[in-house]
Amino acid sequence: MKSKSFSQRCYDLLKKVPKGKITTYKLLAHALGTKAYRAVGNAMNKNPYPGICGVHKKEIPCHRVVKSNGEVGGFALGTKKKIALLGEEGIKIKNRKIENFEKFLHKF
DNA sequence: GCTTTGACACTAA
DNA sequence: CTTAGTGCCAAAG
Repeated sequence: MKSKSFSQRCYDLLKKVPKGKITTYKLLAHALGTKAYRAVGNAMNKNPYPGICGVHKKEIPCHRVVKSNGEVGGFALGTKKKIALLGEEGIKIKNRKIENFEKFLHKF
C-alpha cells in the first residue's frame, strides 16, 4: 500500500466532496481518523495547488473547507476569494458566516 | 530531534 | 457577543 502523506490524504478526501457542498476541518480530520484539525489546514496552506478547482483535474477544492463554527475560515488567496468561490457554488456567506451551514455540510 | 508555526476546536470567563 | 487560554497534530526549520 502506498502510504501517502497526511496532506495527500486530506486532498484526496477533499476531492470526494461533491460540488455545492462543504466540509469542516474537524470532519475532514475525523474522517482521516485523527484530530489534527490544524494539520489539515496546514496542508492546505502549503497547498500544492493554489489554483482554484476547475479546468484540469488535480485541483483541490480548498474553498469547500470551512471552520466548524460556520465561519469560512481562511484561504491562501484571501478569505474574500474563498467566499466568492463558495458563492459560485450556490453557498451564501453572511457576515463571515455560512447560511444554512449544516445544510451544505457534507459528511463522509 | 527539538522548536516554531498554523487556513482549527473547545471551554471558561 | 468577545477575549483568553489550552489542546491537538503534522510539516518545516
